[in-house]
Amino acid sequence: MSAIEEHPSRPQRADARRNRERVLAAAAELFAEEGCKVQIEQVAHRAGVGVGTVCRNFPTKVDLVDAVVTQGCELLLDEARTALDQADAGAALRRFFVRMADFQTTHRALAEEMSAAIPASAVPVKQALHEAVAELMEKAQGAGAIRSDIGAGDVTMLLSAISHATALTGDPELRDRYISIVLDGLRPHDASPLPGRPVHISEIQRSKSRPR
Amino acid sequence: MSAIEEHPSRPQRADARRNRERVLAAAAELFAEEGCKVQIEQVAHRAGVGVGTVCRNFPTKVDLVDAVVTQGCELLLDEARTALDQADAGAALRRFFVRMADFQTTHRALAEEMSAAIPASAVPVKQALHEAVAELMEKAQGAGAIRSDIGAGDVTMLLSAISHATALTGDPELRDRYISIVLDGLRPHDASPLPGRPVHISEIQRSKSRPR
DNA sequence: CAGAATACGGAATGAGGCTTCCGGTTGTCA
DNA sequence: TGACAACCGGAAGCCTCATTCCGTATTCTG
Repeated sequence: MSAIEEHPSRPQRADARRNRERVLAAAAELFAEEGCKVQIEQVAHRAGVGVGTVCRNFPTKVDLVDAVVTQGCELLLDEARTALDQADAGAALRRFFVRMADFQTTHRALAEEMSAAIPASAVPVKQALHEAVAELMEKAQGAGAIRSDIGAGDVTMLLSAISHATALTGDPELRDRYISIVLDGLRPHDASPLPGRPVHISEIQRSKSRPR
Repeated sequence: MSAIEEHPSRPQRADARRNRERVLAAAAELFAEEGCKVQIEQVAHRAGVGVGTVCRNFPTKVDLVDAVVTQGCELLLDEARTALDQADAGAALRRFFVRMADFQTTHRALAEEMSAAIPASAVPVKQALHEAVAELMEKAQGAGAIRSDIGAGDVTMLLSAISHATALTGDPELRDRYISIVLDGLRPHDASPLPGRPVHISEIQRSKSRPR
């Protein structure tokens, strides 16, 4: 999927594939629990393998993080597509918000810290996810559930913001609470004029100085 | 203020005090520019001193971060008290929001990463700041600018959320944009019932597992 | 079942950074 | 102005981790 050779004349040993999965799972768990600062050795230990095995499958720590994030994005993409099929666009959007906030909450630390290092454009799943969100938004705007001076990028950022804040407390009820508040702010009714202009999703970009 | 001995039989040499200030200023700048991961050596260089001097004044990197944050909180506290004196509670609150978001944006990286390490209760300035915000909120609610099922803690978290999101892009216009959206969501008009209950400011607490 | 290729574990390696230490310098007080 | 304490710079020490390496164990093929 992301690291290691893909052209084995002989297919790949069964234990190797199994171990790779274990490492990925262990990493996902630990990243969620402790942030991406966990040491390779801890990942290896939880996966029940040696550090060598981790590093052979994911030559670099960034590769490991990347793999975990990608996996998560694929799940989210599914959810987004499901939401697109539902009749009540407003309700579907809200449901998806909750899922996405959950995802971002658990993957905060790593998505954050690493997003600078990973060329976003190089991850096609993210691209697809972005498009799905944009479509979802348009549907909700068409249904009058969301005011029109908002872009999908705005929503993504606000969601990311909420996830961040609630990640600090670990209380999932707060997440719902703040999603409600923001959704109230996004409703067409009684809106105040917004400074700036709608942010398209492709405009979201980190600007942090050299991450080195 | 935070580190090093406070009981000199002889008061403290003038150059020492000057250097301490320089280090603090340099650290504040660099943390804002690059996050708290900047190396001690860079701080020392910008301050025009040697690393030894930095470490003598702030025995540990955490001490340095702590000092910078504390300094910032003092400034904010002033702003909050100014806001309390103004007639239009709603407008005052909004203005203060912007200031606070600014502060949190520039101090994000460090406040974040370190807040776990610093016993929040050990910082009396933060306490005072919290109280001021709570008072500001009550005034705004009394004036009908903010819906009543909101606590000062909610506001603090939402602000922190916005700051976080906009910190990633570096675009200050976005900050205003999202503050507007959230304020719309906080208005009494046309509000949907919120899940959960108002969060009091003293309830805000990180839960992250052992930061070690 | 034997032989070859592949994968494994975990000790060794090395880089990056915080902290300490010490010979030399500078401010302060009498 | 002289003497002494406080301070300074920055090299050296040390600790934390990611990454590499290699002898051994496991899986696959014929």
